[in-house]
Amino acid sequence: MENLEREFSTLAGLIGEKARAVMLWNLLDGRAYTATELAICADVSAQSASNHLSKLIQANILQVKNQGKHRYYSFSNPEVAAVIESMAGLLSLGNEQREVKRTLPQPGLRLARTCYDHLAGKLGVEMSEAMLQKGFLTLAHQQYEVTTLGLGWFNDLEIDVAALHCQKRLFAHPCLDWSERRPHLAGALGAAILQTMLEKDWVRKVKNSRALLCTAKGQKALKQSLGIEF
Amino acid sequence: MENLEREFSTLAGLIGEKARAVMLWNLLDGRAYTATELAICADVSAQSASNHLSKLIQANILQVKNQGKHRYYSFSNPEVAAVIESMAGLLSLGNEQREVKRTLPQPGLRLARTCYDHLAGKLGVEMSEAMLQKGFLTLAHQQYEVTTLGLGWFNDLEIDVAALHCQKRLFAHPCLDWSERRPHLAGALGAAILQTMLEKDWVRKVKNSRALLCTAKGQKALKQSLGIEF
DNA sequence: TTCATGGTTCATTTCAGGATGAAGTGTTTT
DNA sequence: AAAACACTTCATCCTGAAATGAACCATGAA
Repeated sequence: MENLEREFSTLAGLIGEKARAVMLWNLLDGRAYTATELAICADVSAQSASNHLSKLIQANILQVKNQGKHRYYSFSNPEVAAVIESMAGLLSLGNEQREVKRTLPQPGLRLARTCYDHLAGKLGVEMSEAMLQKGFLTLAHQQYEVTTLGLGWFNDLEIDVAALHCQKRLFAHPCLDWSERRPHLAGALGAAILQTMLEKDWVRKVKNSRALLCTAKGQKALKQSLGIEF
Repeated sequence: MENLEREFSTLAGLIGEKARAVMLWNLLDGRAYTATELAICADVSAQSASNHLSKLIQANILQVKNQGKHRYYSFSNPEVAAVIESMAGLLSLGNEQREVKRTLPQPGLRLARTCYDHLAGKLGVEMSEAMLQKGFLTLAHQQYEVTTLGLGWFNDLEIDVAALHCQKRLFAHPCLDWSERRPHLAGALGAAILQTMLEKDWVRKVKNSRALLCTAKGQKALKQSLGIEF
């Protein structure tokens, strides 16, 4: 038992160091970053960053991919992102009292953002709920499933549901949103939806942020296909 | 945005210090501990512990209750416990390769344990799944609901579902189990079930551990009421 | 080949944050 | 009242982990 306890505390320590925490936070947008990029956003020297990153790699929190002279770092799996994201939930909790008074920082983030590789925030939650309500998805045993009706809808979006099912990662599971406190669609299907929406220019990534903005085209499309006013 | 980032990194740092991480880990059993008890299990002096604890209080991670000359520390809310528990999920991930070889530490913990105030481990997961399958519960929108059929079942156990609904805390939501990687029942209802099972002597707490053992009486009752072999 | 760039490694130094000791507060016991 | 206990506070010390500087290794471009 002390074994688990020790492993836990070292893991927590690994995540808990300032520079490393900032790096992990920035990686939440699902992109892979080079070592220097992460060094810059954590405000440490390249050597320092390299040191931190190697520790995170060793703990299997991150993975690296070599590409020419660049090394791209990213989460080793979506579970890590989910944990980091869930920790953020404690933040807003602590501020609950003040929450009424001051407007929350980064309203953009609350409205729509990427959570690792899928959509989160108000938009993500509302889309997920609309898809359930319209009968495109069902939720059972902590897993979303696509209905026959839904298959047609996804087909219209040129999303190949069958192919997504074959991936080794989880197909479609709920992910708890820290800003909305409600679940939204994650997993392979969630990632595919975000990708499609970016390709169709329904949403655009905001420079250096996880925030997304919904284009006029996107608003129209969402209104039409899911009945969402955004 | 840097605001959130900074808040996150300080929070992560708060959780990530060795002594504090061990304290939080130990608090996972849902009990409230005195400062000295926590000092002992984290293997630090009383002053040190006091210092750590006050930081955790300030961050709203823990709460204290004065009781005579003792001060009892516990999580300020179930969400904190859920986050700590979810971090443990990354541990087993890292060990996945080795997992096949060595037998896992603490098989007891995997079989049945407390997760803050409810049941987790194989027993917790199997009970939750059986209750869904028997039609006592349904899962929708990341929330369990008790069916009419289920109302009778809970009534037989002398669990007052209506009263639980009135509590301010979440009624019944899924909590991801790090050892089983499947969801189990948490929230007010989950807490009530564990309490009842302890009172009826279906399960007993193991000394100084989050592990639970299932009594012969409990095995018989579970077999009868939910069809679970344990 | 040479140079520039992106990245890592290692040996050394520095310092933030935890540990410690002494003193102080409040509570219970006798 | 006094003593014992549970705990906190403060001022100081100390250490382990991060930062730094100097090489070093690849890759790619000139």
